[in-house]
Amino acid sequence: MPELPEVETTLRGIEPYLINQRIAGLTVRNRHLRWPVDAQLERKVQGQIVTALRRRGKYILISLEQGHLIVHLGMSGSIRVLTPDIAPQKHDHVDLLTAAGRVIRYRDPRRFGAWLWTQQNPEQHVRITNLGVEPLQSEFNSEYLYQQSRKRRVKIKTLIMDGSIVTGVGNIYASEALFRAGVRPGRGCYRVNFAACQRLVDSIKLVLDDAIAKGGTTLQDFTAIDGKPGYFRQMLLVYGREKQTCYECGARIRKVVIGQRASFYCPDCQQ
DNA sequence: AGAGGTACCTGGCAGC
DNA sequence: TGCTGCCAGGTACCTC
Repeated sequence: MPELPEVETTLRGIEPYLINQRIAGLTVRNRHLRWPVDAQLERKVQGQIVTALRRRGKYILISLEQGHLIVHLGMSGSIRVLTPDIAPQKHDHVDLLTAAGRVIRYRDPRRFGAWLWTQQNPEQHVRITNLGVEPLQSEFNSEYLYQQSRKRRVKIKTLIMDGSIVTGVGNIYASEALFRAGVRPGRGCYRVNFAACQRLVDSIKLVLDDAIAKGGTTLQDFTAIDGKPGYFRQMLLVYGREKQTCYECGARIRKVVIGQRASFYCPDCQQ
């Protein structure tokens, strides 16, 4: 479900309910997420004030007076803001209760997500240190992508989805950005020239910005913190459109598998 | 060191 | 209707 725009949408949604708020309590109903949830987490966050929230890649960093929560939504995670009278459902694994009487409720059916805890600077945490550059920052630019692409022998779609190169470009937006840049996903990254790297960088930023502005993409079960879906889905030009006609040229959209992930492209618009 | 495959887990859907 | 198999937005970790 969540790629960078969905994570950003979630972060912006929960921030007003958490920033400068005191944590009245934490409830963990299922500790078996991607990594076991710290057995002492409830005690560690209890009574603390949230001092900052930010995003790094697809991780949400929630800073408290002492220590930091590192939250990841995995493939199927979502967070909503509710009131305590609403009963948790089957896959609602974690609740953060604020002193103001809000429940920040984490749902994750597949449990690929994470709730990690660190006392150190979260930027130094092993899950964060190895992340590549932020795609929406100026450090991600055509020179950077071009240089990285010269060092590797993978397909270009695999390169832009490699979180140690650039973090946050997931499967949907990778296909979408490659279409807008006119680059085939299966092209060897070392064969993508500088001009195409430039277009690709621009397309990635454009697509992510646009998706954030529309509240993310909802395919099956992504909801914003109010439970409403995102509206980027109608903006998808190739993802999930196998055998349908290209909006640009009318050719049939093709599906190929790259790195075990479905990839969509227009054989005429993309070389 | 880099590339590619596997694993984690549940639910939805197509096909029979 | 019910079963089976496949697929899904991510990414860490294994082997070669």
